[in-house]
Amino acid sequence: MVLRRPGSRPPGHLRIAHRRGQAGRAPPLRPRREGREQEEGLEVVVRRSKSLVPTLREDPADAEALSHRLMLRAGLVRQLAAGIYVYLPLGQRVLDKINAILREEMNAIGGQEILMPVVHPAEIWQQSGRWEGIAEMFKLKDRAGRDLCLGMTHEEVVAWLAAREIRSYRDLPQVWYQIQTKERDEARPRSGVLRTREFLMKDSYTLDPDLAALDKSYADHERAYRRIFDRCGLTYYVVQSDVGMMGGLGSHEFMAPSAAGEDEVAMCAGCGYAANVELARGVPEAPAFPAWTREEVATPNVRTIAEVAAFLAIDPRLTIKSLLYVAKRAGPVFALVRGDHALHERKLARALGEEFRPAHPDEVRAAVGAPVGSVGPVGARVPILADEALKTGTYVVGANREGHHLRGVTPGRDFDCRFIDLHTVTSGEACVTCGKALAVEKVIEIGNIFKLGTRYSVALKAMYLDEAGREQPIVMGSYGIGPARIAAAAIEQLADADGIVWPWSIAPYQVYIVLVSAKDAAQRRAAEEIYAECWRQGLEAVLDDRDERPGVKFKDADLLGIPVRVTIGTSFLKEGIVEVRSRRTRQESRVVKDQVVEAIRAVKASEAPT
RNA sequence: CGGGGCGUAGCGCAGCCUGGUAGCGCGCACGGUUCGGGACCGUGAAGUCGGAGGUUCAAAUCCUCUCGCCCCGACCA
Repeated sequence: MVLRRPGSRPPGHLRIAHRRGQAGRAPPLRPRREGREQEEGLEVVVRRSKSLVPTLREDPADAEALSHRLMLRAGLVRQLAAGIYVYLPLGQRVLDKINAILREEMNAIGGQEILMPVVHPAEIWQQSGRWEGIAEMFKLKDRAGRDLCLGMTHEEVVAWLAAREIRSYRDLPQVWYQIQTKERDEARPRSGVLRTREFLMKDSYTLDPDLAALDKSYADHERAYRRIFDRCGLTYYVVQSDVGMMGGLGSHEFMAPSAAGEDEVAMCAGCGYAANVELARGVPEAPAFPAWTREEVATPNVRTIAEVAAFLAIDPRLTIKSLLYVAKRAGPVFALVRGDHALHERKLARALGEEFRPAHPDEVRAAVGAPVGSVGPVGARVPILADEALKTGTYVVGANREGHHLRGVTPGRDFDCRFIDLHTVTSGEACVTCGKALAVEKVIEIGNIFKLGTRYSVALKAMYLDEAGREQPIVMGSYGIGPARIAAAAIEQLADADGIVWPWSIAPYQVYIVLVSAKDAAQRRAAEEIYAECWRQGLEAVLDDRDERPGVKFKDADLLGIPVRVTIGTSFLKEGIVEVRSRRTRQESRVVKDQVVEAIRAVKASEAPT
């Protein structure tokens, strides 16, 4: 991987990138030759007339999400296949900016950058128990028939490395990180770079002697992540998240609110409670319960909750949805939620502690003797899990007899069940902690932090000797950030009707110089001077020197979202004035040429500090 | 994996129902007029109509299979 650190280089000092670690044949470092060759290199990179910045006038047909459309239109990326993208020069620069921030903040908490392979031997995944059962893993064989896979994450490699290199408590703690490509054969890539099969990830791993030390490493990461996302100009929440079927001791996700998000979080404005909906609990408002006595009612041709409620002329909240699932080991089990609620399958999975699937219609009939539309918990001879919201009240449930329902059923009295949280929280439910109304929002997961514990260290024998000379498993944590998701989330959150609005910190360049008439010698000279001066002053500038009409350049400048636009046109010819304009606020100042850098700095100062 | 949609020039699309010489806009090349918010006129280049098989005198169009892409859902250690 070529590590290019974006930074400010004056003209003539751009673009020397060295490949690391070329097996003893690294070219000798020598002073760079000044002059023509590098001037040309500079021109290729930052002049629109020579650059690969293929902007599109129209929205691409295949792009739905705002960030996807804009990343294509602004010439940041191109799609090679489903969920597989090429990053063009501008997109690559944005990633470089984000990665530079990631490195700074990871280094600040003691992180040591390493680079682990994309191709892994099967053995380490077999040892951790993850070789089988992950549908998203790309697997392959080498020419000798050995099993390999493409790394979807690197816990195994870290544990393998730790097993070899960490021996004593004196070697701990360690924080290792990399910025590396991950490969996951996603069931459904979508929304541009938000969910892809190949993507860059900053993943870090902490090695600690015990849980108390892990807590500190975890807190360090949370602090670093907050700084990273703050610097990238994002709005985000830190929420509790599900540790998943893999176990683990706790985890949080960093979530950027956006309509393009795939996840949902529940937030409480009152006490700050915030959790992924796969975990979030809420107290729904209870309906007024009629004084029913228990009786069977005929409900011919009535199957769904909506039909039941309509047929009996009652509030759907007075019904119970009875869902039969088949657990791998435990077999059939009923899950009950209130009629207006949705069951959250992750919650059920946690309660069951194993995999499950919805029962087939014939299995439903076999278990309770009635078709799907008429099933209910009363008299059913299968274990019953009921949502907590059903602890009180009397309801209408299926009678386990075709075309009939039971009215006046009280969970706990009329059937035995275990009450647990099963329903998907919705906006307006009361916070379990403080009682205020919860808000549910769509979010993009931009980072997560995860207390792993000793699962991988035990499996791969990553042990150390403690002060007493006893062998102990290393306690691990793992922490991820998706740079492309940061870029997409920034676009989603900040773009306006005219295009992208980059935060200063991750913009591919900071200054977009519009040379209104490329044929006018005086304008051109002035634009060139301003451009060179920007680079001398540490401002990364693009010069739009194309022979295009001004409108085309202005439209492109807006679309690309570079924070400051400098226009050299007729005002310069007439009055020696150039215009310096903020992309975000659209405020423009008219200054003489020598004050341009100062005016640009004023725009920067008005942006969010990074 | 279930459901829906779409593959025709670089991009966006029409043509398909009702088979008969492949079109429009943008972009691109050349010439001219323009030149502060995606100009105009003229000329021109560019398409295995996703692929394979079939029906037919004749297939972009009808049939079968197949590949790819998008959207919704499921899944996401």
